[in-house]
Parts: sequence; structure tokens; C-alpha cells
Amino acid sequence: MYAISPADLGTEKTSVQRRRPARSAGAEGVTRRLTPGQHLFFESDRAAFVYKVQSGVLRLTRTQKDGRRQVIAFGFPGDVIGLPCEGRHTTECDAITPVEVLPRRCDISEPSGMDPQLRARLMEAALNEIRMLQDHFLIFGRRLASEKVAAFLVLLLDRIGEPVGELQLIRLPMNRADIADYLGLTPETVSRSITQLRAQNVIALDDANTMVVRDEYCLRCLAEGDAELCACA
Amino acid sequence: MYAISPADLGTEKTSVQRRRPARSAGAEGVTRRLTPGQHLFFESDRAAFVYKVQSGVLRLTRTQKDGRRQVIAFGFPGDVIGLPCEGRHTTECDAITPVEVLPRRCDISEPSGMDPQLRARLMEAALNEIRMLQDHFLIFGRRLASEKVAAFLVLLLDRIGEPVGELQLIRLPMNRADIADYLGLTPETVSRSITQLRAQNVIALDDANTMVVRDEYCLRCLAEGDAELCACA
DNA sequence: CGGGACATTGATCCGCTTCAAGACGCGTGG
DNA sequence: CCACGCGTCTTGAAGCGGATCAATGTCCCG
Repeated sequence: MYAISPADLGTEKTSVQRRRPARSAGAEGVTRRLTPGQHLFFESDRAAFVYKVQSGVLRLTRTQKDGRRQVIAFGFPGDVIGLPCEGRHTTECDAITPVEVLPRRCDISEPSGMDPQLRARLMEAALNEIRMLQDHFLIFGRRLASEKVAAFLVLLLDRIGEPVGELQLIRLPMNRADIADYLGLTPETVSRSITQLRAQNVIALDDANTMVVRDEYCLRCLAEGDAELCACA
Repeated sequence: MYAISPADLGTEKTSVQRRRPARSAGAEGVTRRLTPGQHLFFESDRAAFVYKVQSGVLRLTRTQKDGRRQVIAFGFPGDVIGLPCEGRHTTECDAITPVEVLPRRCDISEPSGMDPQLRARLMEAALNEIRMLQDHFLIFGRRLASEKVAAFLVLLLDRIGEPVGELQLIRLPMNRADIADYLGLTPETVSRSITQLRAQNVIALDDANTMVVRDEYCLRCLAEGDAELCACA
């Protein structure tokens, strides 16, 4: 869908990082910047690096033959993404906001020569990813759409929530379609669920991608299917 | 739902949940045997070992507060299961057939003293698990129940299919409820989908847990949503 | 100001869940 | 050997929730 687009179009005020190797995958230890829509890697790509996300948000997806897309995960700052299997990436990855990632050379097949510390971190990252995928399954398997959406918002809240006075703010980096493909729903259903949460005064929307959590306890109850425990219902 | 009953009968009949204090978690390198329903570990257990499955089939599950169960994966011979996160198991695990596993001591936090070969295998196992979980997502995200079930049968076919003349045989080690909880369906819907596949002459059932794949090509088409490509529809 | 991408809302339809009943296989005990 | 009970699988009928299709609203950016 997206063609390779020049990376030096927008938001280039930070440093003089103009000598980025063109069209190369990057270099060890040199921060790589992506603009929204730009790909970091594709499925089946030979994996030269794993990437530590420094800022921004990435989207990890797999697509099936019928064109349907599954969002496997979102990559937030602090995440290590791009762990390969048998030397190849197992998902597609593109940026949904301006992104900075730090590439680390990653030759899993030659672990003997690898820095022990890096090796340990890689293992830790892999085990963490396993747990996050399992958590994702629990959300994905929720019965009602509203529960899925609430659980997703809780996830975001814990990950990128920003305190605003007594309450918390969530700046949604992804659009409704991304949320839908993460949860196994349609964008319309996601929108309806959000509208419903707003009607219950659990959240408030500034604009479509900026929400204030007005009743965090209630949101967490709804996320677990305990609608009864929540006075908002 | 399940009665507590002694599990040492040696019979492999009904699945019996038997909570057993893991006073003898096993010993490094000594094959451990489980009877159906017996647990290998529980969620949040401190993880002393990972296990290589030698024979039989295990079920890895996570349960949520409302009692709903999500089958995360099945452990087949050759699989390495029980990879911990932060020193603890992230799922529950019990046997659904008689099982033999080989425990390997696994102190991820102390990787320096670990045999490099074992370390490499652990990493490989972790990366493989990530890919398998991602594959699971694609199946879970299929639109129609019949596609999910077909995709699941293809998975089993490739994993434990037994050639029988020209065709292939699948001995289902798990019941309909397990399949349902793996796919995010109800047992009734799984049953109906199987009935439908049988009516289309794609499969034939000997008994409920023994099926012959009569048209493998068609099954694979249905699994990918290409019902049109299949004359059986 | 106008165009495009995205979000919301509405109406309808379909597939799955739910609840219920019956069938089947298997082990036990008479 | 057969009757019984239990767990599982199958099948049926009804209701509901989300998908789909369509129209409108909103924001952003040129």
C-alpha cells in the first residue's frame, strides 16, 4: 500500500542526522528514524537487526491471503521488536507515528560470539513477548466487543497513560481500524463501543484520538466482564 | 464440574482435574510421566524447569476471573514447553493424554553458567513459540467458525497426521471443548463445523476423535477461506 | 474553500451463542 | 451379559451481537 517514501520529509529538527545510509537497513547503534507509514521490515525479510523502540509507535502485522490483516502487536518505547525466527522476521512492521529505533545486530545463529549481556536481554525480550502475546489472547478471546475495547484501553492506560490532575489521559496513536484488527472486530464496532463508554461517563473524548479516563475503576471492571461491579452500567 | 478422583489408575479415559502439590517437580534429565488431567505446572509457579515433550499431548491454558478459559497452545512431542517469564510460568499446564516429558533445569537469570548449546536451544524454542503464537492469532482471527476449525485440523494434520494408504488420519487427542477454547468458539459450534465438513465429504469420522481426511486440498482451501476453490462446497 | 481520510451513527442481516434435548460410547455393578 | 450412569458429542430452536452496507459528520491540510 505504501511506497517507499523519503524519510527526510518531516520532523527533522532534532539533529544533523542527514547522512543516513539510503535504503539500507541501518547500522548497529545508529538511531533510525521513520515517518508514519514507513516500513521497518517485512514478513520473511532476512533479519539483520532487532530494534529497540526509543520513541513513537510501530505496528506489527501479519496479512493473510484473503487480504485480512491481523495486528499482532504495537511497539511502544522500551519494546524490543523484530525478533526473528530461523533468521527471518515473522511479521510486517511499519510506523504509525514518527519513530526512532535503535538497531542492534542480531545473529541468533551465532550466539557464542555475542556479548553475554546482549544475549541475556534478547532472551528476556523473547520471553516477555511470549507473555504479551498470551495476554493479547485473553483480550482477543473476551466475549463482548465492549469488553475487548475496555481491556485494550486499560492496556494503553498502563502503557502510555499520562497523568492529568487526578485523572489519566490516553493519546491513541492508532486509528479505529488498527484497534479493530488488533481485537478482531470492525472499525464500526470499535467506534460504537467507545461511544458507549463515553455515554457511561467512563471516558471522555477531547478529539477522536485523545481520551480522558474519568472512571478508571469502572473501566477496569468492564475490561474484566464485571459490569455489575460498575455503577456506570 | 469435574470430580476429584485418583489419577493413578493408569487409565487414559476421562480428563480429570487433579490439583497436586508439586512436592516432586521432577529431576533434571529424568523422564517424568503424567496421567490425563494431571498438572505439570500452574500459572505463577516458580519455574525450575522447562520440559521437552517426549510423548503424549499437554494443554496450556490461562483462565480469567469470570471462569472462562483460553487454551493458549497444545504441547506435542518435540515441543519445549514451560518457558518462564521473570522466573515464573505464565500458563497452567496439564496432560490430556498420558505424557512423558523430560525436565531441563532452566535458570534463565543465570545464563552465564549455562551450557551454550542448551542456551541456544532455549532461545530457539522461545522464538519458535513466538511464531506459533502468531500463527495461532491468524487462525483465531478467521471470520467463520468453519474456517477456524478447518485451519485447526490442518494444523493437527501437519503435526500429528498419520498416513493411512493414500489418505491421512488424525487422532484428536483433545475434546470439542478444548478445541473451542483454542479457537474462541463454543463446543456446539465446533461440533457443527465438523459435521459440516463431514457432510461435504472433506473428512470422515470413525469415532468422534478419529477422523480421516478425505480431501486434503479442499480442507486446506477451506482453512484459508477459499471455499470457491473447493468443489466440496 | 474543497478534498480526502477518518469517525460516527443508523438499518438490516447473518452466524454464533445459548439453552435444551437426545444420542452415543464406555465403564461399572448387578 | 445386560442395565445403568456418566461424560461427551450431536442436533434443534430461538435470540442476540456484531458484520455489513450506507450515509452523514468531523478534522486536517493543501
